Amino acid sequence: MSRGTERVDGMSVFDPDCTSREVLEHATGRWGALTLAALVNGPLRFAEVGRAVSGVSDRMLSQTLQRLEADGLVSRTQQSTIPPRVDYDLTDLGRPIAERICDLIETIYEQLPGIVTHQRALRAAEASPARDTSD
Amino acid sequence: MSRGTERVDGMSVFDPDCTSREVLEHATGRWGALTLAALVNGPLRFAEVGRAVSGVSDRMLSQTLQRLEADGLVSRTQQSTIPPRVDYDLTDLGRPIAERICDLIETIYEQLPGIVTHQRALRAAEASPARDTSD
DNA sequence: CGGCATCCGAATGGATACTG
DNA sequence: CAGTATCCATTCGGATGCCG
Repeated sequence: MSRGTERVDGMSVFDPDCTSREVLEHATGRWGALTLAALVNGPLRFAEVGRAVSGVSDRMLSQTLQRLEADGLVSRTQQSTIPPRVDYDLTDLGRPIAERICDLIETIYEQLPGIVTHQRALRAAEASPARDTSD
Repeated sequence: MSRGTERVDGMSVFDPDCTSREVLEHATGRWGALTLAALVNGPLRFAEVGRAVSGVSDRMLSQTLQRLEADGLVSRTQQSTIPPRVDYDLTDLGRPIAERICDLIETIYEQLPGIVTHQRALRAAEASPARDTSD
């Protein structure tokens, strides 16, 4: 049991009923991770987050932000002006988590060349299964 | 532009067409993150991964492992004995990524008390909206 | 501008049964 | 044991339209 995610506190992300698993799913969901990553450089308005996380619809962005807000990872500040202005920011709870997401993304960047090479090798192997690629 | 996920290499996880985004989604998908985390302590057999990641069905586990394998993050070693034995392990590509996932999980553990407190405060505020909780 | 409600197709994902 | 195939319910998620 050298390294991993075991905890002596009686909580485990592997437990389907543990809050940590829920939070993990919100933070790593399809849009959750990108949303948190988009906020590390400072607060953004709704539309700005949407532009940063390209591909997300208003609906999904709204849901994602609401969940992150409910978990206390993101704060929502609304100015009831016209037009309205809403700023989203990381909370003290959310910032360290968002930073770990950025670390993960950085690591993926670092491994990306190897991953792409692997994917290409796989496709080549599928195209001509007679000859293997281990040479 | 103090800190974040910008890259000068012309790749961005925020680009829907970038491979890094695809890999991020596989690694942080519903079962992807837990599967990678389950493998950090060493190789596991199919059923062992399933037991570690409690709640996952055979079908989803199989799909998840196949995607991670296709990305080159996980290796699959099959002994064609009877009964068959298949071991899944992190590759050199996958290990650093899995470790960042574990870091993320650790960070969530650390913030969990605050998150739970926040969630409870929210529910209390909803239950009695007349009185606010800012005192 | 910053949402929420509705509709609807697509994808996810569980249960079960079956194979080597 | 380690899957795959089929079926089916649930959810995801985009498009559109409306509201403050």
